[in-house]
Amino acid sequence: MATPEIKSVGKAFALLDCIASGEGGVSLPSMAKRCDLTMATAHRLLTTMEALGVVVHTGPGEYAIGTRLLGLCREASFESLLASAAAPILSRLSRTTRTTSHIGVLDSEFMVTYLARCASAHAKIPTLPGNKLEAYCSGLGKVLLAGLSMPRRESYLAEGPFPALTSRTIIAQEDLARELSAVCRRGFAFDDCEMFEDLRCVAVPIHDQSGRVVAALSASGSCREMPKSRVSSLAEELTRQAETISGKLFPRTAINFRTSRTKQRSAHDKPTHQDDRSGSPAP
Amino acid sequence: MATPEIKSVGKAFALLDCIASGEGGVSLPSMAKRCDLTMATAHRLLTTMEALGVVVHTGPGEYAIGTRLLGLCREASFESLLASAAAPILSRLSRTTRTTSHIGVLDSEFMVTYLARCASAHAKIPTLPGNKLEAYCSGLGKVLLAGLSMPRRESYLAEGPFPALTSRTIIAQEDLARELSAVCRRGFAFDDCEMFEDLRCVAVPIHDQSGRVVAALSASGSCREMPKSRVSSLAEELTRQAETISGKLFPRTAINFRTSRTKQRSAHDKPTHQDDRSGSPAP
DNA sequence: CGGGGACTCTCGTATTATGAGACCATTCCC
DNA sequence: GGGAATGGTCTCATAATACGAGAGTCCCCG
Repeated sequence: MATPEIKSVGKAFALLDCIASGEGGVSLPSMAKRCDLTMATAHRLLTTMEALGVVVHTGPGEYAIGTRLLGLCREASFESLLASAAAPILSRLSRTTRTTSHIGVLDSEFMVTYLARCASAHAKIPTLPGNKLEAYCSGLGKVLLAGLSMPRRESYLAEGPFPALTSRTIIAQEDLARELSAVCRRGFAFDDCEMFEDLRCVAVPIHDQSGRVVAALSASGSCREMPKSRVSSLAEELTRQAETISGKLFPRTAINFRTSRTKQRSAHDKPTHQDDRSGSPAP
Repeated sequence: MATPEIKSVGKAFALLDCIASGEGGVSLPSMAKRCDLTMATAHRLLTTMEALGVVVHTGPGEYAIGTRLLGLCREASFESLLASAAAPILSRLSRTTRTTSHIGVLDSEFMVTYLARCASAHAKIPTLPGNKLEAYCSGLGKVLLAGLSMPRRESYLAEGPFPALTSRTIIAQEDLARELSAVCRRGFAFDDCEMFEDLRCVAVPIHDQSGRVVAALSASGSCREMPKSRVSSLAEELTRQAETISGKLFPRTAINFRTSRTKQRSAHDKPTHQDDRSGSPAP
């Protein structure tokens, strides 16, 4: 059983979340309330983190993220994290499914950036980490476009044009719009030789904790390796793996603070069994 | 006496530093050793942080900064931190010295970016947070240029030109070079109406924990308000305040882990770096 | 000048986090 | 294939940490 331990650390990050989000002011009492901590505890935690340089007390009712924390994130990026977290999964996926697998994200110009790949024996796609390709004609790209907010998706569609790279490339704006809606509904995309001849690809989204599409995972292969009959089972497997990745990057943990020592404060709690631990005998 | 408490948090950040710096590999045993922690403790801390999304275990011997931490830093920046941390100090400084005080940093193009200011009654300098001005002719700028590494300083000097803004502006490359060296030696800069007529300015560097100049603090006023006889005492006061700011942003804390329960393991380790700065006698 | 908000501190002790050591899974290398 | 090396996981009694309550300080605002 996954046992989240070291509660103080959890509390510390709860406070940091408060500071970073800054909602509702960041005074000690307000943060204590928001994190369900005692003022004493919140204060202890904050002064500790201040001494560590993690937090700066910039004035009454004002705390800010400190240089120590900034330094931790300076070299880190979501992209590189995703690449390294996904690497073992991509590798397993490629081995078991005998496909070439990719992870990619959309950049600010609607280009697909490939972050990691794991090729099966005879890979033909020349993707390298950092490479960028057009979004409209690949599995990854279609999944990522389908995950955009409606206004952004429309702005992409309006921009065009969508030159044909093969005879199957979707080039008409309205066809592409329809395709993206279908991808949304299905939960995965299928690229049937739209970018390269004889290259098919199934792709699924990777969501963050709020459900937004932050990346995509794909498996590709030649038409022979990937008959259409295989698509739906592959999509299922990919979805499973995408969820694994998502679970790694965005764990959904609800650590509970609250010790028995605490006075019951929320009155709506029914105090049925006032003392369930029936007076433990003092040693 | 500032009492750093909640040791687990300190240990957690020690581990995070290891991960972020990545030196010497980031396997559990190596980090435990580097942070002087038991494997059990390091493991507990790491799994806790993994459950929180602060850290991701990307593979054997590989840990990475997680999305939770990335999210904390997304909106934060050194500049805004500096601005808010310095605000109360600028305000006090302006009040007690009856000057206009500024904080600024150098951007990638060697321009001074003003981050915060606090004006005395009748301010004349039209600086606003975010404004940029040339570096060669202001107190802040000269301090910041003097704090550059020698190659970068020379590349700035080589670039030129340095148009005269007043009759006193230093416009010759070799004069400026000499001036910057002098600023380095003295530890502060004096701008004697080099940017605006009748505007003098004293500026001092703000250092990070490693001694690098990361920002500068200045006080300015008219020639009448700031006779040359005042310069050195003002520089002293500014230096004191700069150290206050630096201490707030880059606390030098040496929290000691190690409980008495621990077996003495490495006797040669003596990491108790005593505060070298004139220690105030403890009460 | 009094009230309130934000913060600080102390103290006894309940609760937490600890270290040692055993154990498991992979990988590497003869 | 065996066996060491590396990296990680788990349990348990208990030392020591971090806890909550409440009282106190400081400062601003009316």
